Amino acid sequence: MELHQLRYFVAVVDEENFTRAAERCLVSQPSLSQQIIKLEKELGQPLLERLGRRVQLTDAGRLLYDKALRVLSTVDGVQDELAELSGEGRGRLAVGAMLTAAPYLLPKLVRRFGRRFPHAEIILHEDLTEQIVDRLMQGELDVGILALPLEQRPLETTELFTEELLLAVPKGHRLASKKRVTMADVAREPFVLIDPLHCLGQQVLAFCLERDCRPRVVCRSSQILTVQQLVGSGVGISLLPECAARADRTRKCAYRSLSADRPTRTLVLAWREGRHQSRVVREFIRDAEQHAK
Amino acid sequence: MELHQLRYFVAVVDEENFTRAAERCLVSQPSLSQQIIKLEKELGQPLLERLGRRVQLTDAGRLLYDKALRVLSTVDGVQDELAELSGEGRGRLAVGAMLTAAPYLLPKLVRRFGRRFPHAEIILHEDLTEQIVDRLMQGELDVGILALPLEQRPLETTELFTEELLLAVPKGHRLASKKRVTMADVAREPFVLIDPLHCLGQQVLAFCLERDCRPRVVCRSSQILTVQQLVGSGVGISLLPECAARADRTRKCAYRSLSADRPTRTLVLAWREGRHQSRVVREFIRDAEQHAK
DNA sequence: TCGAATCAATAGGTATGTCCTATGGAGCTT
DNA sequence: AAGCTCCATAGGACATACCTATTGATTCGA
Repeated sequence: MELHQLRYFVAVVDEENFTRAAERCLVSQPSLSQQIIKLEKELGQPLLERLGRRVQLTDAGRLLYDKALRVLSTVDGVQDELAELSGEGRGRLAVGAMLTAAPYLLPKLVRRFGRRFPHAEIILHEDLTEQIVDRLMQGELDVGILALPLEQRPLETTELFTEELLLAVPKGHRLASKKRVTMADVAREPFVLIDPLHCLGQQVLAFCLERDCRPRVVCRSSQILTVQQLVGSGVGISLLPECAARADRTRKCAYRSLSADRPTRTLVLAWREGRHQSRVVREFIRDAEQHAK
Repeated sequence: MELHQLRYFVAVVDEENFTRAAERCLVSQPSLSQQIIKLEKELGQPLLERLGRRVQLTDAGRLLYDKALRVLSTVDGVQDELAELSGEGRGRLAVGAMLTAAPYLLPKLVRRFGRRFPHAEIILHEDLTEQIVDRLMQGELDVGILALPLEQRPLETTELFTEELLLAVPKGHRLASKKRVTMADVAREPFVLIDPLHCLGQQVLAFCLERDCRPRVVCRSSQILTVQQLVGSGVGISLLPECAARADRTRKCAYRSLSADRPTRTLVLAWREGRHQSRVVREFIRDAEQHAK
């Protein structure tokens, strides 16, 4: 019997539903199912009756539920008290992330963090780079997830990782299998551009122009997901970051590296210079440095 | 924060000593140290002052200790109640093992089992095969760890694994590096025999005689460890099971397979035919089947 | 009554984390 | 000063909790 199993169990009872319970616990539904099953096996009897649409406690389940509540509240209580005692409070963390990075980094980081500090309050803010920077300066946000280069502001940064920008083409497109693909090839194709409101859009444009390649922009979109759909349906090709390629579930796009002189973007954590950081913030930064990629 | 961490912590406080606490928890001292350190890190402050010879609680530690006791007793309590409810009692398990297998299998199995069922009572009995069988028949033991073949008695068995009997020679001995080693080679060397009181000794003798090889027995011993020491100091060579070879810490023996027709022994779990098995016994058997090797 | 939708369980693979052994280094004891 | 005792660190093995993808069962709506 483990504490996380008790948490899962209580969540299922409260939500009367495995799927919602899993969301509440920040794990996948199968993971939660597995742990409940394991708990039942260990205790030698079912805790829940699965009645199709809803879920009901068995006698054993009722017994466990009461104790589990008590155990969890004791554990949570002592964590709060200890946090109090060390003078750190329970912890609040406000993270900002630019829109073209947020969906690919935040889920994992927040999940990890939520598990380590179940009582910390996490506030997420997705926005354009400049707004994030503004809020960092105003102290509304503790840290931001941004891309280099950053405008000149008193920010401290730590690098997360550098990723390549890959050429996204429709599956089966001739560029998908061509041996060498250069910016000259790119210039000949219709191009779907991330809106240069986003720093990613600016970076892509800058990269092209530096190489005297003026892409034939047939369409611009402000969301990566939309770009992927457009590329997938043959509207044009585009340049997208690796993390977006990994997360692509459309199955209609192929991704490949350019043959030389590959474009990249570097993601960093940034915070206002000299800002005091509570323990949870420091821990979040440390954790992100190690596990962002 | 995890339950096992709380158990370790409480054990350290009770024993005032990491090493003893580790023994009580059936884990190694470094494992326990690690978990305590991890717990302190997560809570953001030390729980114990290490004062060389003894260990003292910090304020935070005192706070946690009280709560931990409460949490653990609640958890243990509910496990007992649930066991009660399913009508299985808390569980008692009496395991017998023949002397030439016990030290190599029991520690791991008992450790695993002790973790899964911290409240089950485990009784160990090491003895010669026949005594184990007698006690199984009399119902004093729930299961026995024995080797095939078994005398004709109403026993049910399940196979654990088959292991080779390896030739044990002093390090640097010419047989250690000879390409092919046969029973003819063995017959030429002085031989240290496990006392045929043990079924292992009988098996070794039988194996030799079946191949018309009469070993020159210079010495017989009733303990594998002693045999290893004797072989290591050059008294003679011997045939020993793989598990004993793996556990050999003398560093003075070399082990190798015979070139053909290799001798083996097969270890099994055995219990009296038709004997009712409580849940802990069934679980022990299942666990042993999977993790004995 | 059939098709769609919802939901839990299963399968397969990855990675995190706990455990082990071996070793180091600090503080007592003799 | 040498030897003990004891906790921490290092490195590698194994177990297990996690994920995605998929199946199978049930319920709901048409």
